[in-house]
Formats: sequence, C-alpha cells, structure tokens
Amino acid sequence: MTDTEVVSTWRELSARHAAIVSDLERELQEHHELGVSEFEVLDRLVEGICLSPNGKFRVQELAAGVSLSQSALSRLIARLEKSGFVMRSMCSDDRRGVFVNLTDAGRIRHSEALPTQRRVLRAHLEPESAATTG
Amino acid sequence: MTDTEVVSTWRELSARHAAIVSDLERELQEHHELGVSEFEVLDRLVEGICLSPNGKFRVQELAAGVSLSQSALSRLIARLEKSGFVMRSMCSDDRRGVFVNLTDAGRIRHSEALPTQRRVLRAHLEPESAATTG
DNA sequence: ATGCATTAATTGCTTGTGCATTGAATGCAT
DNA sequence: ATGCATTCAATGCACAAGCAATTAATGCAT
Repeated sequence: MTDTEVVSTWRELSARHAAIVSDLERELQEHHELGVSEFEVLDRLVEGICLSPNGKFRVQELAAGVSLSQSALSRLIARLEKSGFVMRSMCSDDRRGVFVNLTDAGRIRHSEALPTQRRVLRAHLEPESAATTG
Repeated sequence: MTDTEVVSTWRELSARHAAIVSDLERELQEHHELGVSEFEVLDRLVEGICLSPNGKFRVQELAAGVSLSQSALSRLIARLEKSGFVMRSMCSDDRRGVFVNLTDAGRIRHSEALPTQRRVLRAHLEPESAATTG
C-alpha cells in the first residue's frame, strides 16, 4: 500500500465522517433538539436496557460506547439530566460510581429521533442512495 | 441493507475516525506542536504548490479541502500566521479575497510532521498492521 | 485500624468550533 | 454613475471538548 493510497483512504474516511456528522447534527438539532453526542448516549442507554435489568449504567460504561473524554461525558450527562432525559443516582455497592438511567421523556425523545438518525445514515451509507441523496 | 447493518457500519466508521484523530492529535502535538487541522492546512498548501505557480491560495479554496467552517478556517489561518508558518496577503484582482501561502518555516515544519502523520495512518489503515500497532 | 496508591466522577480553565453578524469589495441592473 | 443584492473574510458570542486538578470512595499493605 503506497503512501498515496493510505492518505487518500484517510481523506475519504475523514470527509465521509464529517459529512455524516454534519448532516446528523443539523437534522437531529432541527427536528428533535438533540446533538449527535446526546443522541448517541440516549441510544446506548436504550440498547442497554436489553442487557441491564434496571437499565442503569455507570458513567464509565457509557464512555466506552461514545468516543468522549470522561469530563465531556460527565457534562453531557449533566445536560441530559437538566433536559429531563436521564436521571443520575448513587450506586450503593460502589459509592464513587454514578448510575445513569433513562426517564420516560428520554425514551420518548429517543424513539422520535431514531427514524431521523436512520434516515440520515441510510442516505449516506446505503450503496444505491449515493445518487438520490438530495 | 438492514437498519442494524447501517448502524453498525456507521459506528465502525465513527470509532475508526475517532481513534485515528486521537492518535494523530497526540503524535502531531507531541512531536511537532501541530494540531490535526493545522497539519491538514499545511498539507493542502504543500500539495497545491504543484498546481498553483506561486503557491498562493484563497481562503475559500482551502476550505474545500478541510472540513471546517469558514470562520474556523479563518482563525486557523490566523494561528498559523502567528506561528510563522503561513503568510496572508491581499489579492489584487479581488480585494475581498486573501491569499495564503507557506513560509519556509511552514514548509519545514510540514516536512518534519509528514512522516509522523504517515506512520500513524499506516498503523491504523494498513491491512496487516492491525496487530503490530503497538 | 492507618496510611497510601488507585479509581470514579466532577469542576476550573483554556481552547477550538459553529452560527450569526459585520465590513469591505464586487457585479449587475437601471 | 447609483443603488442593491451577493460574496469574501473577519469577528462577537455561545458552547462543547480536553487536560489537569479536585473530591470522594475503595482496596491493599502494614
């Protein structure tokens, strides 16, 4: 693999990512007042309900999913809590930890936003939709 | 293509991007005191020398390459100028426009940083290097 | 039990980014 | 030539992100 190939692969990846994030950001913000990262966290929490009986997650467990620093995630969760989409609670077995779980409002908002996200992703990632992405 | 496939493709793309940017940021910063975006702009300028005889570019021409807003690019160029890597000059034919061109220091810094960038990209994008990325 | 290193999460601070606005220059229509 | 919409780049402002320091709790060694 030549340098040129590596670089062009990287630029393609990078441009693709930027385009998708930009679209997602606009659409999610406009239709659901959610940022991309906010949606991501709600998404992980919804997914996790299947795994965790009570739907509660440690902050660090969420960090693994979204590519954010610890501090960014902490503030993001604070914003989500302020918006009423999640709740934070102490975990009894390790009192340093904090449990995060969805509220009804959070579940609802996520379910509303999900189709929007899927639509944008399809527009960019569906093989044949490259031409129809108007 | 199922929703699940689209979403997992997106997550893979996203995680890949985040990992590469993170590594690039660290390595470029540590070894060359350059941010990823800063390097990108220098890189475009160097490339462009082949195309433009005098190596001068309009700000908006650079904007096409890097995925940044116009204002972000404006400030980025200001930072690069302050660091002595580029110069801004009026363009005579359209006095709204601003020409940007590399200085010697900019060319040198870019040539020093280039191998670092290539190394990081290879580590992530070379097929066989997945295991050897220590 | 006490001290010390470690881990979880939050907070202070700085910086980079985007949106909207501004200021300047251009081009076009009248 | 004059007026007006448009374009280029810079700037005010608000906000999100990362790093480093902080606070609180845990675990381990003595």
